[in-house]
Amino acid sequence: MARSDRRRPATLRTIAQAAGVDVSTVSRVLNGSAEDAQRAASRETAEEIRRWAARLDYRPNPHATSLRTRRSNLVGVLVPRLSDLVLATVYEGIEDAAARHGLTTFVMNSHDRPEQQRARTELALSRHVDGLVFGDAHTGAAFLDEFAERRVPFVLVSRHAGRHPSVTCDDRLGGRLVADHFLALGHRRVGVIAGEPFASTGADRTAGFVDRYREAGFPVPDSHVVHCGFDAAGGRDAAERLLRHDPPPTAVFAVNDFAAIGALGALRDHGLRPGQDVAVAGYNDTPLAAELPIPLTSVVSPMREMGARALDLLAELLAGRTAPSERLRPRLAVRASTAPGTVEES
Amino acid sequence: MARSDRRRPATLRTIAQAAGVDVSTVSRVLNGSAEDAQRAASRETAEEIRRWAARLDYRPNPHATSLRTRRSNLVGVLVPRLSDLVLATVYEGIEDAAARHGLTTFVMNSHDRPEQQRARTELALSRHVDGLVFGDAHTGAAFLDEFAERRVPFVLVSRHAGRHPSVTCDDRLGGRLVADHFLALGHRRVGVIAGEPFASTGADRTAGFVDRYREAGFPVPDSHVVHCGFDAAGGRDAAERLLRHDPPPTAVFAVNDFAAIGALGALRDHGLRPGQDVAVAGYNDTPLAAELPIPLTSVVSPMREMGARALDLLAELLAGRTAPSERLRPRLAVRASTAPGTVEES
DNA sequence: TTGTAGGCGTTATCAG
DNA sequence: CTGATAACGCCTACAA
Repeated sequence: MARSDRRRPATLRTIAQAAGVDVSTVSRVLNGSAEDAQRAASRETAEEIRRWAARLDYRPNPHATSLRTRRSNLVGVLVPRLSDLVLATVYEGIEDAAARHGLTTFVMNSHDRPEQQRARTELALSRHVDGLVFGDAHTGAAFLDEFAERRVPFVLVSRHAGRHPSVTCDDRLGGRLVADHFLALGHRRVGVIAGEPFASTGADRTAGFVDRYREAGFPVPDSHVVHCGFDAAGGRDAAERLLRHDPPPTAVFAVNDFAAIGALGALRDHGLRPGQDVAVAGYNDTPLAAELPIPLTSVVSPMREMGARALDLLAELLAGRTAPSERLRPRLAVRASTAPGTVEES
Repeated sequence: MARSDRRRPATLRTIAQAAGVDVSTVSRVLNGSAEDAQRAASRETAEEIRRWAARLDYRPNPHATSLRTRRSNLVGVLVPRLSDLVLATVYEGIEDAAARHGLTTFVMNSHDRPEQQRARTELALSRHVDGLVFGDAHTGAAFLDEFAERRVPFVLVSRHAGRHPSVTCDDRLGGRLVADHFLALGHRRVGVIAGEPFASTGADRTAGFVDRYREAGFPVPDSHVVHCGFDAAGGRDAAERLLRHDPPPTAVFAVNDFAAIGALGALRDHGLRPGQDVAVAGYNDTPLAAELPIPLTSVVSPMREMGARALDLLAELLAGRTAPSERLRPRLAVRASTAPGTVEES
């Protein structure tokens, strides 16, 4: 209570006065990029200044710095929706890495809608971000190509598009891993719950899976590849459609764990036992997957790492350097939903 | 390609020169708080200025504005972890509302760890935020009380603590709703998967449930209230512990949908059929709940709205006004996990 | 209705 | 090694 009411924060000037030196000296000491610190001021004045800074709880005013240096250290991040666990996890990685680079990030949801992508990007630009991370790239859309012309550094994460720099999971490989597994189990009639057609994630996972089956001599008919939203409701609908086929598939690959969970529900409604009657595999190995009543076989993708690497990549671009796109390696976690009796893992 | 390379953004001065007027005139027109716009400049000059602003793609430099006005329009948001769907959804609400208020928000994860709460809060302060939203309040912890002395406006969301302004769900009521439902179904021997003890959400939901059972004449013994993490793994462990009782409970209330899903798994491992042998209810009505193989009865809490209202409340505080805390009303969605054969809803 | 001047806090340049 | 000085872009008395 007695505390003084929210007084003005300390500035360089405050400290300069307190320490009896010039502002620029204080600035040099406090900027202290290690080397400068040495020859910025005499040992003792430097110490004196640092002491005052600490005592006065000095924090450099980032707005002043940004104004002066024309660098905001701000990064805008666009995701379809943060309530999608996958992107939320990716963002955690982004946030971590950003902190390491001294950058601040803010996220926005685009709901995978082009006009919102544009609007949110403009919003970010109006905040004068130094760069952007797009987690919601649509393949074949003009937006990113147009945006690239503005010369604002950006990277894609999770999904790739065109030749824009990106950090993704090797989704084709992920799809192949599932196909290998299904083939080994003897499944010949399979279906794919393929996600949104505009997302490279779903498309690549599907392509990898379908390719492998074609190579094995069991091409997957188009009718057995069903698009849907990346959530449980979408997965349920898609599974319903797959089950209308006669005979129905004996194994289903959902390109997303939540869609897989929806599919599990649909199967059950049809009196089919997942794992026994129909194998089901998902993608991303959500923490939930292993804990489901019937543990879900899923492709493990390094979501956090993907986010972190994406931000590292952006940091390179911001530093004026260049760096190549990355594709991170997935692996398969086998569980009871495809191999009953399995205790875990591969 | 031919495009000019990332040229300097337009400033007030740029526009002033183009339009042949003074900077301050431009400023007045473009600030345009409706009233000012009227008497700021003659109709035509005003139009002329706006045209130039548009043509030059002018965006006010927020750093300059912040520096000048001592207002950053930045809000820091602290959550336990963004990969928790509940908080991610709450944050979506926050973000929406923030955009409406012209505020920018950035989230950070505290992992519910006190030292991280402190560190992240300091980080936010060093960004010179105007205010904060805490989604990770711990009841009984000293941190918030101490922080309040710094006179930086803040609100709590999802969890409450002390008398700090907050927007929460009426979690006691939520717990009661479940108890009412269980009692109506004839359950006398019940268990609670209670979440983390330091979170008011878990504590209140548990308290409401336990109170109602005590009133009904069937007090819930302490041994039947098990604490755990708010996720599937935590729920599974807790359920395992509940099932060691002999006889085991006939109904289990998990204060969180993910914990409930973990419990579902544990039940199944014990050869029990959720919904038939043991009733299970969750909390928050995650989109997943309705789509599970056995649809989950759950308390519907207005997560997005909670976030939005929290930010509205903060905006009031930032404007120097005061406003009361809010408790939003939950309702129960009854599904097959407690009432087999149920098609949906209440 | 329009213009002038000064400063928000920091950094960079130039002299001493 | 240190100090003065200007400028980043915007806002706002105050003056004309």
